[in-house]
Amino acid sequence: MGIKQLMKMIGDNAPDAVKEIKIEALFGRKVAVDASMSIYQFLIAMQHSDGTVMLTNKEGETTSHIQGLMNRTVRLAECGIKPVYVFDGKAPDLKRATLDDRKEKREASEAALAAAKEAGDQENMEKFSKRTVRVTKEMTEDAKTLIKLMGFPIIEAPTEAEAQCAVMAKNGLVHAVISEDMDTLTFGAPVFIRNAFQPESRKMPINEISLEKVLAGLDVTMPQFIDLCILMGCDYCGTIKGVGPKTALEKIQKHKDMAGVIRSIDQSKSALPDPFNHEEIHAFFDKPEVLSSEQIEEQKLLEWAAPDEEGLKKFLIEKMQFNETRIANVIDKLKKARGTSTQGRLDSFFKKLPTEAGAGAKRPLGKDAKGKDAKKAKGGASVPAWKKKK
DNA sequence: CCTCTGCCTCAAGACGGG
DNA sequence: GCCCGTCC
DNA sequence: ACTTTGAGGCAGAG
Repeated sequence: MGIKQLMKMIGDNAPDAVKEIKIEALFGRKVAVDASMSIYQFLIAMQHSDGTVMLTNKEGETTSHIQGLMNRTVRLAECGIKPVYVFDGKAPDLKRATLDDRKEKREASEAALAAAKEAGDQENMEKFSKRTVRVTKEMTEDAKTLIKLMGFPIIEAPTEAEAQCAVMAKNGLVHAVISEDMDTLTFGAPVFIRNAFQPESRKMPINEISLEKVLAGLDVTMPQFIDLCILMGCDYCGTIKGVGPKTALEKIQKHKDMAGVIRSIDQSKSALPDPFNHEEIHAFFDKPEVLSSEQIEEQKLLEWAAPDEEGLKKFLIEKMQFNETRIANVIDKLKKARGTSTQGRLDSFFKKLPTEAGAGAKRPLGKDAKGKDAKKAKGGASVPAWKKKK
């Protein structure tokens, strides 16, 4: 997932692009949170050892993801952060091979589960039921309902959530993107935050990565950075045999773009991946299908509201059987947090600070990088061959 | 020098009481 | 801080 | 996905 080795590449070549921050540093900031993986992670994390989900309502429906998302969102709110949760839309065709591969594995597990049931094999039934965890449509809808009732906006991306998050940050709608996927940078997020949910107690620091400093440290333009990421290994195609991070960076710097890199390759020694729709992939990283700032504004998709107290109670207590006093606490925390964070960042009052992408500022940061747009290469049929050993 | 592979280790949600 | 039970 | 999985670190061969 994301771009292989990119974090190491940045650490080696652009160390000053990575800043260790405390979560408080985001006080008063609007932040796009990539929600694409989180429901799945909550479901996986909150299971019993036999593979059954831990938290359910009286209908026996899973509620683990709601518990997890609620706690996480309260924490953000208490830190004075104004999150907008961004959900995945339909997967881009380019990801077909990756998804086919995952689907194949899941279906194998489902078949094994069915076979175990048939044979009455209790042990294998448990074993394989654990491997068939799925995020249902209803789980995602419930998650969105929860966020909205808590008073936070959600956005449904047309395709990849990281892409939508990145463009929103680039256009100044939010200050930063919280995600674990490194391709958030490839999609152009100027400020990218990793490990945001690691508790203070854990070793792992929260990283704030500046795209501008990444480009400066690597000495590449944005279009070159995109090609570099493709060469290092992304979700949309394979890599060139014998070309790792070092060689990729050198070749991009020396030969300027993917076409130049390919000309420099002796294909009898280093076979290109098949398929290798690098122009189409470049175009997708450069201009992914997203909701535009205008659409977001027109449809009023970015509004932070007070929690819907009655709605939350109805949803969490009646439908999910959450503890009533806990919910009262949650509502209390949300109201308190709203009281302080809506005032915005103190430094925006006391210092003049240009606030590069502060609340409300609608200023594109996409400075440099006026490379020639890759043309669309339409038509390559996706083949799953390269996604073998993930 | 660099890449690739295999082998190893480690953590995985969030919270709070003891 | 860590450990470990609880959340539904 | 904790009776597992996947990511990251490290060492050694090519």
